Amino acid sequence: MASYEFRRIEKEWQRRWAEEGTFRALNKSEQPKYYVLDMFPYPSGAGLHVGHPLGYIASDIISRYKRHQDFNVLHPMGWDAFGLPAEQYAIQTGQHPAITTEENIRRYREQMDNIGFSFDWSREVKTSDPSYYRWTQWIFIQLFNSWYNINTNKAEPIDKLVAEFEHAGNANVRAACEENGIFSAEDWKGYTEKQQSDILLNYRLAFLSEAMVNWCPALGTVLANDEVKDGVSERGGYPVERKLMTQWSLRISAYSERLLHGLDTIDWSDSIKEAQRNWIGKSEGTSLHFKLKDHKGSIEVFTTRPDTVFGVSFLTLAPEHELVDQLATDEYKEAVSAYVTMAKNRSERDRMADIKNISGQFTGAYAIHPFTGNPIPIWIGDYVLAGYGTGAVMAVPGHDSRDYDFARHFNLPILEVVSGGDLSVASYDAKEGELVNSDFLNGLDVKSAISKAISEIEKRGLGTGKTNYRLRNAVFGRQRYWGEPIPVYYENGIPKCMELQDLPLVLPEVDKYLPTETGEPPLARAKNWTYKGFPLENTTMPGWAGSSWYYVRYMDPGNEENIASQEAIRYWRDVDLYIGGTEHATGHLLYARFWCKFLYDIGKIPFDEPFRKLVNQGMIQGQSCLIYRVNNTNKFVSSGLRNQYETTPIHVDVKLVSGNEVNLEQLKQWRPEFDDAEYELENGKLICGTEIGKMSKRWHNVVNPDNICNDYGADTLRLYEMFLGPLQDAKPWSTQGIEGVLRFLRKLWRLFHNNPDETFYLSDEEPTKAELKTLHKTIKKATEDIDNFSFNTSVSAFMVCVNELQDARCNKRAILEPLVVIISPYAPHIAEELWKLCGHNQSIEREPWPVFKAEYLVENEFFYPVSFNGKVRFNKNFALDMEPIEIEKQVLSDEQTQKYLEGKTPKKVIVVKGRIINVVA
RNA sequence: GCCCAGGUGGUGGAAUCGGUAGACACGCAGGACUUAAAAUCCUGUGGCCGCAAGGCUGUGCGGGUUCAAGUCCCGCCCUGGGUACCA
Repeated sequence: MASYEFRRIEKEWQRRWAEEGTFRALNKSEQPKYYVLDMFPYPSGAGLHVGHPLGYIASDIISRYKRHQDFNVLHPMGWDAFGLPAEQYAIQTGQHPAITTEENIRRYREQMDNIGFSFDWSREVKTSDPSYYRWTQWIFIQLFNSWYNINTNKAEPIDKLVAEFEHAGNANVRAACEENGIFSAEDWKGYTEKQQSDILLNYRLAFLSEAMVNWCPALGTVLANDEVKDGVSERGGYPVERKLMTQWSLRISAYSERLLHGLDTIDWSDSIKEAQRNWIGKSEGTSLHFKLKDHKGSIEVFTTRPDTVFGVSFLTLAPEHELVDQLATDEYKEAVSAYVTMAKNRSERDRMADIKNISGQFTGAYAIHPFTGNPIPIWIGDYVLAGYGTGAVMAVPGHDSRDYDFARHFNLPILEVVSGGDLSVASYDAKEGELVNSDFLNGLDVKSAISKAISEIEKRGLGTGKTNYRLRNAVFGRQRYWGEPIPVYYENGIPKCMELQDLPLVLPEVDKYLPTETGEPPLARAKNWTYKGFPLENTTMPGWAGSSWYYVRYMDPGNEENIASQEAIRYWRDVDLYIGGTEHATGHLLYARFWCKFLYDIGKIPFDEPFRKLVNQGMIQGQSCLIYRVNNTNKFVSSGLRNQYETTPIHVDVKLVSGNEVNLEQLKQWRPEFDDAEYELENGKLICGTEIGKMSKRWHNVVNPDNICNDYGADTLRLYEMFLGPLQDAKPWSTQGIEGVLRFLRKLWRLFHNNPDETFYLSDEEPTKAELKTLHKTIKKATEDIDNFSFNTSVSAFMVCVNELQDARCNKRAILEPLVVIISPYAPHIAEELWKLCGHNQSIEREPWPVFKAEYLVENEFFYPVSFNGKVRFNKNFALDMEPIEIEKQVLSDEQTQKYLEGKTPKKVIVVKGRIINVVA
């Protein structure tokens, strides 16, 4: 048996691993734990493409490496199984989304098994399984039954709050909540049950409220902010509108500060942390009240630049601001109401597209400047957002570019209060310069002016220092079928949670997966959708509910009493390494952190950050193939000829292309429109153009890993994906180069089969110094590289090693056995097979990682490059322990030195031990 | 606009602390073995000049620091990703 039969070997070992449960992790162990997690996939109908395994291969290498280092490794996989595509498919075909999802999962599993991952499949979870979502519903009920106490800075039971209300009203309560009036204990006791329920909803962490939401008519549902990109839905790209609706939401804003601070304690990339910081959007400033002229009351604004208060030349209110109606004078009433109507009817996308067009309307009313007493005109403008701060701004056109544009457009005064800019050209927004035209602030720099202004504002009772966050509460209800039912029923209109022992609330059967005639969500179609005789909630949870806590469930997936047992949670704790894409930066990764902190608050888990280290793998892009159709004809021309015509590029399936030549016969069979078309070729070939982009069905550029496994083997696929480049970088898929990796594995195989008849043979001879050096420098490099996630360079280190051993004709056990161990995390199948051939009965999986010994790398000589003014001219051997002064002497007396000195006298000689010699002349 | 990455041969990419730029691999060219193919092996391969020895040049562009710069500093340009009237 000579050749490297990867198909046989890989199938055989995949079967053995499954049979022997090689990768099963125990919840009790004397070994230290290591938890390696992949972002679990949504099993889509398209199956895995070669981009998906990239992160899984990296996490698998780490898992296997840690097992070699005697860690008890938890490396699970599961399915984010609720989601829109399966439901859209159900709407079209009537097939239950559970069936579609099941089929897709089976396909994904098969594809993953082909690659030889070391997942512990006994811990598989599926978010759409009632035994799983029972606990998602359980967490929702805990959120409903909790409020956020700012005094203790954590979530607490709502019962405690009710007790406080009964005892002393809400005067002493500091909570993350909606605006509430002050009420006494007597007031509280006098409220009806409905009134009490409404007030408590303002405090609960899962709450029902009427709010502006992102409504997507095409999907028939609301969306969270992170599910809307550029004014259209992230899934499907459908337009999104603003709409006032009663909705379930989660009070993530209560955790803004902790979510922000937690970032400093975790090992994530700067770009993801930065994205989360921006999304949370903390800004510190002050509130300031402007009294109204000829009116009672005042307008409160929020500003981060109280130093510029003397530069205020008008106020701007959001069109939705509550005072807009009252303020408009008779003269302006009509114009104001027309403007407000116009602003409200604009969709999110129109508004964004229209960003450069400045619009606004004067109300006719004036406020009074709190320091100068001057009248300040009050305007409405849609550049002011109702949802942020107070929905009103003090406009300082001199030092805020948006106010500047608005002032320019409506010809309002622009005052300079910070020197340093040229206000005839642009506003001067920088926070440096000296205050001018500003009464008691004159002469101060911006920083001191800010503190002076705040203390003055507070002293005069005009406002207080204040912190705002951009982070909005997360809309939690979806008007869709394929999601977790929200375990809430309505007793006489009052929302109540189901009893915990009655969970799970299982998704009911419906006749169609569409809204009802009256516009109710699909669940309203279910028969007897009631609890204790009362109607149940009709919306379901969003896609991110199940994924916000799945890492906990893996620790103890079968538990029926709890989200996971305390023993399991205390042993496994947080995730040591989390690998996944950057697309979840402000969605999943923020929600999971939020739920983690909440579970921590209620004492369910002993850590408050879920993912200690996060590594983002780059996207593997697809290479699309384009052919060119001459406009208004059925004629296609080869890429090189396309400039002679007006053409339109058409995407064709990458399977029809080899190199850059399109297989015409296959093309004609692929789609009927190509069969009877005319072709103009180059040298008898139809050459296609290429384009790099996302791998997707739509562009016909999807490459299935199954084909690669079949043609080259799983080990080759694994090594090749790692060899492509740094894990974090985006890179287009191309099979150019995959041959080199297969060649490398064959060479490795041949080292063990070096008998004349090419059978297995290893020698027990003592290795030479050179062989030991080769081995140990590879151990060193491979270990350092794995620790740095530099997988591409360790693959090349293996190649160098095998090349050197081949040149040395090395077939010694003492060298080759440790080599197999360090290669095994990357290419586990061939490693297991060689290990077995070496005479071992146990899987290589638990074999200790070889220990690097520096003594084998010690050299006593170094072949120094000798440079003159930085240019290397020749090399010369010197002992490493030779004194620099002696090296200098020998270099200067070398005959070649005279040649390169070109008659100049050397000024000095720099000798860097073991590196370089530089002669300065 | 703002924030974050990044820019190195024909291609993917290497290069600890500033110390021989281009490791490893692909591709290409030439050769060996073979009836042939596959497989395998050997040699060469940044550019320019040269038969060669050798020389010059070279890490997006322009400056600077240094004995020495892909690496550090200043100013630009370009590409990818995120985000956007957040006061």
